[in-house]
Amino acid sequence: MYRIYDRAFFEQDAVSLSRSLLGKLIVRTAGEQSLVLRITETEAYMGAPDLASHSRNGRMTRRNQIMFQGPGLVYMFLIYGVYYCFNITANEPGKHEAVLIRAGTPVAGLKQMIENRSLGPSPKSSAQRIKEIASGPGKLCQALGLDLTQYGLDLTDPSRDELYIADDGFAVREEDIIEDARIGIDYAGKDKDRPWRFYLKDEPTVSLTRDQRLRREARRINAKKEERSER
DNA sequence: CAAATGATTCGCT
DNA sequence: GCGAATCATTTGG
Repeated sequence: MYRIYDRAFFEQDAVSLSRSLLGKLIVRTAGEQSLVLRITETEAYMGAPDLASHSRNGRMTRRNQIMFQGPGLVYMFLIYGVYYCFNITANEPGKHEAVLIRAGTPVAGLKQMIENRSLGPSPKSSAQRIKEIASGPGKLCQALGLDLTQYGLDLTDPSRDELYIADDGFAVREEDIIEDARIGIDYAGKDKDRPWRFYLKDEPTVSLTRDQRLRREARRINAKKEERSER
């Protein structure tokens, strides 16, 4: 397993980087031990032209200013007043793109991650346990103990090792990458259905599979229909 | 300065 | 399935 120090790795556009990050490891060093997750789900936010991006129309605020500082940096933000999201800036500085890390599967430090998630003793199968750790962006940050403290961190900085990306040779085949719509961006108009979410096929830690998403969508439409027929 | 708003998760019905 | 939790950040007056 080797750490990725190469800035060029993060210099790709966010869609390419989202694909490249699948199967890579997030290494979180806190105190004595390292917590390690293999990335199973990502989302690309494509900067100015992308209405779903915090940097849509080139908008820069105090919250998102790190998106404008170049690739390989950590963009953390609080969502719904409750959870944190871990993003990595992508492409050249003028593009202000980023990749949201949505889910992962534990590789090392499981015990600490369970504690960080406040999951309590395991009543379920170990497969079930694995799914609870980081099957969603907020859960992932909780498991790794990430918050605004990591905002702006340079993942390629050799003098910092509290958070970085590593490669252990895990091979991801193109045909095992599923493309799907991004989650929770209904406000994004023309961009809300773009296939810029990527996840590993048959990976149980993925937050929402295509089938689950379509079923949910179908139910929503059905409910709306019933509501209409009542009037 | 007040009001609105999420790149979500969990627990209860 | 649905709604609440909960607050930093942004926006508008």
